[in-house]
Amino acid sequence: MSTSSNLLPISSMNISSIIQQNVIEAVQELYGAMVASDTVQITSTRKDFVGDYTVVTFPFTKVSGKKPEEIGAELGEYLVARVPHVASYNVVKGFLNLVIGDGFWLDFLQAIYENEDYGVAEPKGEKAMVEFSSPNTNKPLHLGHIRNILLGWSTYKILEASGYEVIRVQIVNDRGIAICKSMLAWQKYAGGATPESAGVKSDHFVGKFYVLFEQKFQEEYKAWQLSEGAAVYASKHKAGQDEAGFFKDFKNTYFNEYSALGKEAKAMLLRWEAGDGATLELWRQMNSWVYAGFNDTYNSLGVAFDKLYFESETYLLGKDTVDQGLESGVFFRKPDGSVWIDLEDAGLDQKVVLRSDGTAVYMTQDIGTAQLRYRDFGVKRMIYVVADEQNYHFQVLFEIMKRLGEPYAAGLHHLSYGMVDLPSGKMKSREGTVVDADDLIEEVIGEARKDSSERDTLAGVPAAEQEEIIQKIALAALKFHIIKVHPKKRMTFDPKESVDLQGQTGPYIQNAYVRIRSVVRKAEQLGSLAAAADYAQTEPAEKELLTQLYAFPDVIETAAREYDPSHVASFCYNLAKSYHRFYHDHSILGAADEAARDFRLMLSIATSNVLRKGMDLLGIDMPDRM
RNA sequence: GGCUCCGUAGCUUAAUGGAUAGAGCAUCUGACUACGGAUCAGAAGGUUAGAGGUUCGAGUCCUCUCGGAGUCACCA
Repeated sequence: MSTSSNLLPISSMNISSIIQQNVIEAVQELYGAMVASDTVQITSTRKDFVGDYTVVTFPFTKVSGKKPEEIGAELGEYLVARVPHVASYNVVKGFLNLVIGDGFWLDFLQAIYENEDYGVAEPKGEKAMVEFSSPNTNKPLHLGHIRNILLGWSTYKILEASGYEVIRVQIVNDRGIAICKSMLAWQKYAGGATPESAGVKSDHFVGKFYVLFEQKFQEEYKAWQLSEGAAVYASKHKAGQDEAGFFKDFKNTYFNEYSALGKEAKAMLLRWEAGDGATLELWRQMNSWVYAGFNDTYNSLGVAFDKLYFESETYLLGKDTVDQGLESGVFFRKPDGSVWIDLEDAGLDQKVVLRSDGTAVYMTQDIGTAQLRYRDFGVKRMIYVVADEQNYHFQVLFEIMKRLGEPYAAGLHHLSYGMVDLPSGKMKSREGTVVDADDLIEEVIGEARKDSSERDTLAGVPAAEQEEIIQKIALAALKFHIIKVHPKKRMTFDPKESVDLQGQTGPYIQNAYVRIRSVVRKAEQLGSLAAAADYAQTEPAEKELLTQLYAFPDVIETAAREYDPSHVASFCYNLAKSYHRFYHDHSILGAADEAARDFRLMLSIATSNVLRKGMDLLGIDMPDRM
């Protein structure tokens, strides 16, 4: 537990901003020039050089008329004389390396080592919303959803840690032709079967009927191609187009205009829209199966939502806004009655927002949903976690919101992420290469269980607790493997690598934490850590840990600003790596004297807290043993 | 074709415009009488797709070329 009384106000003593401020003053005093704060670059010193922080002096050559080395020496003198924490300096070319005194680091460590919330910023008093997962209700979740969910969840955690009040939402696509296909297939072919009677997880059960519909439809389409279809091909194909190519392109038209199954599915959608009782009942039944299945998957991933929006309730929203926008001239009407917006001066195209028959499109609904969310929660910041295939859609949406003058328009952000490929190539549902979320989770747990049984580290632990630990390890492996990659990058997901437990992995980081827990358990009978205050000679490995711990709040800030959890992932890995090296090279409980032992215990505890907090931001739990 | 994004070691990847491009996997070689070896140390592996440009300084910014992906629906 943290005791707030002995905490220093970490944010107000940020050393690099103190240095920055003093450099600005120094440049003014020494060279009589004002420099903007962003021209003063403070970085942490690279490993091969002596020092903790480095000031780049190249930018001051013009205002001073001096060589970078000279400037470095003059600034160094100034800083050592004026800033209490700066103990010494050295200059290498245009780089001024500053050494921060041990006293500063000891105070810092003293202030944070018991604070389990170190790194978390003060509340900003602002609300943000993160939309993620957002599945369709006709199929179970797959690997792509997992990337989405992990990004959404960690973005929520990171924004929360940076001071926002965050509302987690998903928009559930529970209506439309797709769910009608599943419903129809169930009605025709299931013979009254239920997930219970079939012994199948309920969302997979519904998915099976969606696939079955597609199969039956394909059979019907094939048969048609051999009969009436031939004449249609003869009259409608373009020059140079062969039959296979023609029928591939013609599939949608066939579904809409020729198919008996298509006709039935569309009739069902009409009955749904008309509010037909039996249809609605079937629809509710199918969807409730799917939700039960999704909830199981969300639970095993450890995620939850504050609010669900259903398209069945939002798909008519936005039409009023279009009417108002027509009057104010944001939109215009074409002769056929459809309503458009012209975004060509913003480098985009013209875009339809209302069909000629007056019905809404996807865009209309998204306009209305954003407004609804603002009314519901007053959020000025909305983050949409959606794959990059929808980049254009969100560019258009945000531009429209801006032109409508919505007060939160500047706070809309599309967290766009790349698709997940397999080593064998793209995931394709038609070819059965989609990696199912539940299968994948089960597989990584199986691998972790196998691996764990080969070690005897959990010998004395009760079976139920063992299982819990194994799940933590497995999920850490899977989650870290996905979240460490920059969101924007299209990623190749190798299932073999995702269950790795060594190297740059979640379990590697967990292991650093577990080692610390083990040492602390052994040290608990040793009493207080008061002697640490006498420790004067920090080792390089210790210094490295301290500077990394010191950077934690900045890492959270950067990850929040850039909507990029992978920063936190790299940070955790680097911290764990430094700790493993420190642990290997220096004895903690067997240190030369009491001061060194207490200091190292303190350092270890601080590291374990930051590792746990950092991994928590990624949605990864830490076990106490493994 | 227009627009957008991506291209870093065999593979997976990192790097607010700053120093000798940093890791992991795989390969090879070492380290347990040890606070947990899911660890550590070392070797080898790079013309950052290519060519120009801006800059004191470019993987990063600009232009062009090549390669890959996405999108350009009165679908969602």
